[in-house]
Amino acid sequence: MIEELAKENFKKYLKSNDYRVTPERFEVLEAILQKDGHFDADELFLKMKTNESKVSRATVYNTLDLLQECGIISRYRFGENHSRYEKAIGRPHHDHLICLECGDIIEFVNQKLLKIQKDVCKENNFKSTNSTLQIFGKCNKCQTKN
Amino acid sequence: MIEELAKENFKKYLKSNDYRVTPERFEVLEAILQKDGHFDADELFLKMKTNESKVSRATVYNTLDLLQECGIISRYRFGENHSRYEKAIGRPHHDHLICLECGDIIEFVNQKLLKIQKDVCKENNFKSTNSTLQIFGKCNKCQTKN
DNA sequence: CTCGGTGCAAATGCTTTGCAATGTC
DNA sequence: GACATTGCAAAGCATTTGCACCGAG
Repeated sequence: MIEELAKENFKKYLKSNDYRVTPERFEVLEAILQKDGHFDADELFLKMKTNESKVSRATVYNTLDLLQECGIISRYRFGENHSRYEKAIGRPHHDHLICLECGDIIEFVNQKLLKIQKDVCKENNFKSTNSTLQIFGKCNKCQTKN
Repeated sequence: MIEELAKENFKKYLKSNDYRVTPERFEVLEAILQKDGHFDADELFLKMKTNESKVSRATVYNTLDLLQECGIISRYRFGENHSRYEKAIGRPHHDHLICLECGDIIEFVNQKLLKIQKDVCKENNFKSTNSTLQIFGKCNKCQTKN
């Protein structure tokens, strides 16, 4: 089960880096696991608050950093003034088409792309940890709307 | 000459969209044309201020938006809390390797990448206006530093 | 019992906005 | 002249920080 795996991984990550295993951190992770698709920090905080959680905004931000560092979530910047996050565990790498008109985000996977990225890194002697390709434009729906 | 081309393009863009052609907007463009590499809004504003310009921060931001809309500059979000810009006119499309350790940004061009992006857009019936691929990791220098 | 983590509120940093004055069309 | 654009300062928003208290190791 992915949820258990995520919690297990997070615990291991915390311990091996001498971070403390606190209930607040796992409350945040749990809330994320229940979410689908993209979300931002404040959205997550408000959702938790609605669910009676006492976890503060500061802790949500702190935990999002940790979860991103250990690869349980991905952080994106889609040309906005805030970060967006998404579960990364149990999902293959994918990239995004972003509609500038309606804000829709379409995900796609392309193996050739990953191969080329690997080549580019090798050519430049660069050790990649993660990557994001964002294509901005107009989605199918918005093109036919006029 | 690229500078003249940029100014000409900007003027055309403003007129065809019923924006006014103001000296402030061209002061900003001129300051950008003198810059090399990446820069951010405040850096540009301060540079202009040093050069006795009276142009305000608000106008700098406003103008950066317009210049990006008409393709004279590119805007990037390299996982930071602010935008970075770069001249786009007279330069081929390129992408970035970003070192998370020293902050260095390495540019690269790869034609195959662009071809695949085009294919992806076609498959999804998506009309692309621009794109950015960012690969995060550790640069050559930082790998050997230890 | 130590010191990292937490909540809270205040601070920060980038960007946008409100408004009166200015200058383009 | 009309009204978009400007400068300025204040506001806005996402995120971080300072500090006293709490609780994991």
